Amino acid sequence: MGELLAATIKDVAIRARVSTASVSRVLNGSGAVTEPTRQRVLRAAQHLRYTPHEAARSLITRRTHTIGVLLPDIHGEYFSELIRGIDRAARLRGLHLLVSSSHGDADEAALALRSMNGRVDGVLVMSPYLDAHALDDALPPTLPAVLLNTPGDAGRTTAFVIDDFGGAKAMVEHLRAQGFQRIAHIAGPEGNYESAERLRGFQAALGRTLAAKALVLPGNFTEESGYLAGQKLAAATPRPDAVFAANDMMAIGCLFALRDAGLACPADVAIAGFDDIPIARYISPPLTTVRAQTTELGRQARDELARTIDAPAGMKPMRHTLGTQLVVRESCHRTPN
Amino acid sequence: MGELLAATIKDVAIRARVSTASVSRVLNGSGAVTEPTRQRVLRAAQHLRYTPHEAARSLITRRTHTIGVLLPDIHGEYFSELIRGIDRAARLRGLHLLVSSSHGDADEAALALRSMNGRVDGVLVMSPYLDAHALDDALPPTLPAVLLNTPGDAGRTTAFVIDDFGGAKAMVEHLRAQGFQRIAHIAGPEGNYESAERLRGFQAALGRTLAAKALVLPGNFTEESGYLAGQKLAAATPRPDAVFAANDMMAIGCLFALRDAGLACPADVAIAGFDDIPIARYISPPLTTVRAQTTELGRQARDELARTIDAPAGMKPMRHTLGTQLVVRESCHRTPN
DNA sequence: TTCTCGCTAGTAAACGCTTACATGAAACGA
DNA sequence: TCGTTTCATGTAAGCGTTTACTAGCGAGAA
Repeated sequence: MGELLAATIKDVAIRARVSTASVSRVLNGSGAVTEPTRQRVLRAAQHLRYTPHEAARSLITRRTHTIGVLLPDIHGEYFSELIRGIDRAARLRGLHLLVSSSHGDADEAALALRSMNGRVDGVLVMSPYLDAHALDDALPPTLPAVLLNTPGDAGRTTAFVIDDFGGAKAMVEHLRAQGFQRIAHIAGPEGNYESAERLRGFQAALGRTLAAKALVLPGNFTEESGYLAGQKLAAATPRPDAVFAANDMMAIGCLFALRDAGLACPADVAIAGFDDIPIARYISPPLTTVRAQTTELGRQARDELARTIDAPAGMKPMRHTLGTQLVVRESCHRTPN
Repeated sequence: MGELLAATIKDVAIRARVSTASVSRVLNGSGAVTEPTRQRVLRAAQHLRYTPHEAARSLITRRTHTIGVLLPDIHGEYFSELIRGIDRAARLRGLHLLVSSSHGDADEAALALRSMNGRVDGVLVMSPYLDAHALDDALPPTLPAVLLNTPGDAGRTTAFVIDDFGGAKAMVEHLRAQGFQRIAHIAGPEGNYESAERLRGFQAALGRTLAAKALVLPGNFTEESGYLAGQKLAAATPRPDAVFAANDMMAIGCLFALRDAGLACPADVAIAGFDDIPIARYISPPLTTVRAQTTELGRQARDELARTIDAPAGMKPMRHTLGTQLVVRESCHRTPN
């Protein structure tokens, strides 16, 4: 015992009285070996509890069987959904995931990206704060990449984005069709691509004149910011009859603020969110929201990345947009009055 | 352009007219270099958009700055909570996470573990289906590891576990103290360590005679299984006046089943869960549950792993148990009748 | 018997990097 | 002037694999 270092292929070779080449051949099933040799190698490997050193192996095979995933702050369920989508597809092909999250600024993201070089076959980058060109600069030149929900047109790389604009627009149009007159918006953080698109959708649905006088409150995607906004809305005059929050957590925060202010939802104020996180179904009243097919987004992006990795150079960068779906629940039911 | 291969340290050396050693010294800030050399190297590296190949580097430095995380197939939020705890601590030290999830059986887990060898500095293993000894067999001998919520005593490796038994017992004792008489249990999946411990806690709180006649329904930690159990409970005679589910999702499923059967919670039947997932707070009525400090568990395990990695050999394996906390919300309020 | 063919197994180079050690030039003291 | 020290730089080994190439050997054909 007391082995300080892990066994290497060399140790196995010595113990089995063969060359390292033969050990490699046996273990990888490549090349021909006679049965007795095979047995000796297998026994030796087992006895030494030999496990190949993957870094060394990938150095020469140029395959890591790993994909990197660069995420903004892993907050809430949204990301576990996404990761799950990616992971499920990945494990089907025996791939690993190297995850790096919470990148506040471009430099951090670039650093993380560089440190993935040589450890992954490709990367999936979700960066609602960086545009495609900034990313192109940060990306190691030969590393295959696919972008998720990234602003701007595709630079060097293919991107998959959720149709935030369309989803928001559809939601607000639905609210108007229901007869709501004064619709307010709780926006997401500044400089965030998704926030901006959702706000744009909100405004587009209202039309120029209405949008100009519509109430838009600041927020940052957290429940707290939604609560704050809700307090302001409760006090506003004239009070809005509906609120469209840029994400579900803010919608929920707003809901609580209104309730605490003695207002009923949807009777006094209707509320709608965006994302369709699991909680949306369970809260009372169940939340009307826009379903972004997050899992599907992860899956498609991963598949595309796999293709990019396999195809040496071909593939022109494309920008794919995934549609959204209106999920109408009680929080927006029109009550007869 | 048209560079098919990424630039290597050699390319940089040639372009800067120095040796690879000097390039390495400049880029790592190790060893002394004269300013002109430094500048030449930096310029060359930038021009070639050189990014070091991390696999090659870690092959010789024997550090990957990455920890592996092996997870079972986790549903819902529990997963993201845990990852968040690990990730937050990891990022602080500039570490990456190599994640591998969804392992149904021991062989799959062992395979995943082996393929992490040489790519991580240590692993965090969460495997409620495997005991510590089975894991010892699967683990590459020299790979530092820390176990999470694993059954059995510590083998070669340190383990962190949630006090499932204590938490369940405390919850059921609380229910009895509230005056509930007929308490039923919805159990987790067979062969799962946490399920078993929670059931054991339930029985311990009831005492031998009561436990013998208590209603225990099967479940598998999903909302659906909770719903099914809830339907059975609604039809049972005599109907229980309280239900303790082995996790929150089943508690929620049960809640819906009871509601659909026309029963009110907590007036007709009180309900309690385990885990304190975010939804528990938001559901109506808010769910009484046991808070397992999942994030804290992840954090502590990661810190311990860091220590194990740094300390070459010392450290005797220990088993740490993290306490739980009763979270009493409306779903268990005793109603005057 | 000898030549050739077909296999198995070994040798050694290569992957991209770090680093111990060697080298040689400049600087300094005597 | 010549040793001696100092310091920047280069040389080359080595990390643990895979794999092209080579060598050797036994069998079958002539």
